Amino acid sequence: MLDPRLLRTELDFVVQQLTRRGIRFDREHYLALESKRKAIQVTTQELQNTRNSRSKAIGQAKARGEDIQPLLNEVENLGDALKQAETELNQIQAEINAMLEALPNILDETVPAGKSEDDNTEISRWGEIPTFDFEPKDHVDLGESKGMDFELGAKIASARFVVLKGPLASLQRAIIQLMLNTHINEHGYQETYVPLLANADSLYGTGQLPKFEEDLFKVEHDPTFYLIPTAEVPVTNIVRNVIINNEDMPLKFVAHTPCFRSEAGAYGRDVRGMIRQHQFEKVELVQIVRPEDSAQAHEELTQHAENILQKLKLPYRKVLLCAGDTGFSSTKTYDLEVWLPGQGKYREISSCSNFKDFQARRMKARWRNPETGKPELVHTLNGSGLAAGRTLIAVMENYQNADGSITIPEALRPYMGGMETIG
RNA sequence: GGAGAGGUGGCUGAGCGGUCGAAAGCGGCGGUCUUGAAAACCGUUGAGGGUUUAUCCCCUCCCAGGGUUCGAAUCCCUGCCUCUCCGCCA
Repeated sequence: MLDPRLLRTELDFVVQQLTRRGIRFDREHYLALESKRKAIQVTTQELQNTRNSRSKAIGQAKARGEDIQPLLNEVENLGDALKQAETELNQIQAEINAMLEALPNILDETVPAGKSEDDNTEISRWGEIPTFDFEPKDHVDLGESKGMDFELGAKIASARFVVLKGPLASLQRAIIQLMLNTHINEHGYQETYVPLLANADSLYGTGQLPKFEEDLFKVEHDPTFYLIPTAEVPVTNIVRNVIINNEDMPLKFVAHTPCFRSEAGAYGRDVRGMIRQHQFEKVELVQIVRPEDSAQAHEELTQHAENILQKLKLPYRKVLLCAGDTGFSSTKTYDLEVWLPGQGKYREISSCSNFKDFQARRMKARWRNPETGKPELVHTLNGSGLAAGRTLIAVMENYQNADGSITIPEALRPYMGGMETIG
């Protein structure tokens, strides 16, 4: 959520910034609502003031043993007038709020212009794209004989589910272990275990609700739960409604969870293989930092994700998302794209974003600034470190051999009981 | 699932329906004293919002949402959460 005060004081700036995302803001409508709100709020507060002082007077008169009937007559109609004013105020505020919470975050000034992923800026490349003296297979063909079974996934659940059996299941677990241990032991993150079902408040806090409900799996239950689309939701909400002590900052959390996405609107996209599933494993990095530290933290967090790819010796590139491709809540996002020989292109395997105070405002996540002594909004960041399902694919395709076997990357062998190949 | 108790400021914990945003203690901050520190003493110390250059002033908030009332932390209803006991269970 944007700062309502920013809209009131710097409306031109906000309108212009939203244009970068291709959003036309109805400023006339907004201004009309705002002035209405102001007027109603003032009357409401005046009525409340009258009620408070009159009631106090009644109390005092009663204590002195005086007749309070004249005073009661005075406030006879106050209650109705106040109730009406409060109702109006609530309505107008709800209306303004609905307008505000539908607005995406303001982009960082370094974000390039552009409409789609074709306009993203490549920042760097790492690793050698492998060359094969045979026609490389994709992970579906490679996995067929090794326990990767999409038919079974479809039978048990539906399309976009998979069953892994044997060494491939182990390999995915090894990948997750490598990631967790690296982030915990080398990058200073605290391991967290979190609920996989979250309530509406939590999804509102991180920005999935109310606008993107159709992307989520909703659970029929009272109260309503949603299957988490990413560990970002439960982990970031750790600090919802919290004022963090200065000396506890920054907070760095890592969590491995399954993630669930409805993929509504993705019909026909990536229907083959494990690229786009309703359920996938991911290791997520979350940082809660002081505002002045977030730009630096964003670079570091992205590097932490890159370190995993480097340990696995997987070729990748780092991309700065353009204005049109940057997510709703984010000010700036780096994607890491791993090379997939089966597709002959780079595919997203991590997305690292700086949300600045956008989520913090929704969540009321604050820290006590020692300079002002006041609670102020924190900055939140997160990034995949990495998507484990896609990492499994990348390992399979990049480490494949002519006979269809897969060499296990050295970094993973300690987690595979020393196994060197999957045949 | 059944029975009971309870949710108040950073923490502990008071609070007859009426000067209660809330006693007291602890903690924090400032000061006096001290070579310095401790102790003692004095003062101060919640969050959000409106108006304002700022001060002032005003409004809201005692788990959440409704209700009763001129007036609710206090009474009523609903929900959520915590604790104790019984049952069940991994």
